[in-house]
Amino acid sequence: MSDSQSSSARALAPRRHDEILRRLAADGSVGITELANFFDVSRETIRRDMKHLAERGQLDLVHGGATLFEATEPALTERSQENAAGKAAIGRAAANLVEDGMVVFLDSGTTTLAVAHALTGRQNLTICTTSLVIALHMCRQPHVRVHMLGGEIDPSEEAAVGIDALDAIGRFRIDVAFLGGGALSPDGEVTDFTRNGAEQRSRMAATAARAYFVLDSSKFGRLTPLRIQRFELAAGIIVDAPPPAAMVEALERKGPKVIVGE
Amino acid sequence: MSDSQSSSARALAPRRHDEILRRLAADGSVGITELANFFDVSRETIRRDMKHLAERGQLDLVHGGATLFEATEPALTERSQENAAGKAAIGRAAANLVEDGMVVFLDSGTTTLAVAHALTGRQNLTICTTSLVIALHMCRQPHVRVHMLGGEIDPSEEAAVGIDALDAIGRFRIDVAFLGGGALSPDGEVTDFTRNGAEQRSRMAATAARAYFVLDSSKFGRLTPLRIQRFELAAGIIVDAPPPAAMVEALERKGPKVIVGE
DNA sequence: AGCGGATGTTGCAATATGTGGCAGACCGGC
DNA sequence: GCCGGTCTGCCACATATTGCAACATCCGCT
Repeated sequence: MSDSQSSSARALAPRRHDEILRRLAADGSVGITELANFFDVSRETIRRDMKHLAERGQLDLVHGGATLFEATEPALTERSQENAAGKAAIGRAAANLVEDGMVVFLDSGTTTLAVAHALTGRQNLTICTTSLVIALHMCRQPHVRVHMLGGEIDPSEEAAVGIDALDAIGRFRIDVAFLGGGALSPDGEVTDFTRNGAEQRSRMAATAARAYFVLDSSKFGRLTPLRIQRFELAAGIIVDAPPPAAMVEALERKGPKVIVGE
Repeated sequence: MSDSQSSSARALAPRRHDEILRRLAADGSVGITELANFFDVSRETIRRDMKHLAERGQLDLVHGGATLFEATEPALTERSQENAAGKAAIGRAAANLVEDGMVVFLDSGTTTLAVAHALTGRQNLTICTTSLVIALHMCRQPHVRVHMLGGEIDPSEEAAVGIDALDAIGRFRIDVAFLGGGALSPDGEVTDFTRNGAEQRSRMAATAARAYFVLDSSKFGRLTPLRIQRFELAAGIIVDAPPPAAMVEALERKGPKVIVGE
């Protein structure tokens, strides 16, 4: 009945802790029964292990197991709940486009946060971001380097905007960028709420080797005031459900492909 | 020396030490009972072996055996609990030095985080910081502008370090800066753990109109490797308990005043 | 809303491990 | 041979960890 360890030797507590954290990083969550079976110990023991780790702030206890600790708080948390399943699907699709060793830019926003979560456990990435929450989350991952683009913080986005951030973007060589957006307009353009945001995304679309807009389906057909210049340089947009056919056609005629996650 | 006694020649201590370290390197952990059986010696003997190795810093003792050094350093959330009362006192004293409308720099660290908390509710501040957590907290306050200094994120500090951050410091006109530090040395100098940290703090001490080091009492008399150059340009140090008289004298002779919060 | 199964909690007992003292074995030096 | 030092094992006792069982909750399903 020995698992991977030698016969008659039990796993030491720190070994279990490591394994718990390792699985957490890999999968985002772990189950108690699953671990109890793996280590051949009782569920209480695993529960006690998790309690210790939770007290040290290394994970979040939930019914049946544990999940990664969420550093996020009110404002953003609420928004990130909306269409959480869709955003997770987008995140997975986006993560598939990322290979180990890449330099990845993550824009601010709840959808890009979902991408960050989907990248949990990946090795050797370099992450550039303007989002405080994303920087915080990713810097807690092992083997991930994080560059925070500085600048004035927009409280509603909890991310750096403004001239300093624009400036800093130019200094990086980005393999792949995931950008948010305010809306996908009926005529197949990605648009934004703010001047700064539009400018920032425009630059990223032009600078990165490949850029993708991540847009959940609630943004289809909405109207926001600012066009994102040169958005058509993006390699594609990643969505959680197919947009209306007319929109897809209008968009793909300009260049970007539509990728539907699931 | 090696007179072989019985047919079952026992392993000598150095031989055991080697095997312990070898297994550690291979598996990440070893159990005491397991080794006692393997060498056919008592568990006490193995324990004594491990104790020696632990004193030499070659392994970490844990219940039931030993592991490689714990990868999990105390999380920030845990560190911020240590001496929480003292840090809160420092925070209040620091907040008293801040007037509405000022431009305030907040360094990374748990003590400066306490300062940030003490500034909650203040109006019209402009906050500059390298710390992700402080930026996140302050940008949620109304009537506070936040500038995040960008750069590579040091995961253990969850704050920006490195050339970009150093660079950005120069662009701001700071009214008052609150800086962390690794220790207050016996001869009244503020010292630091890392080269980058020391450099960053040195620059801030020289740049800000007024700079204060915030140091809780656990840091008195400790020794860390790096002097913070020009730390004596700081206006003072803020502590939660009076340091030894000799330290105070040595420090104030160089310039900075000692402020004790309560 | 109710029900069954899975999960969480708590107190307790069994077992494993940690610690310190002590005695004997062994080694080297005189 | 005697002596001091070190290593080792054994013992007794303190502490930590673990599993179990009884009961409280929660979850998913009808």
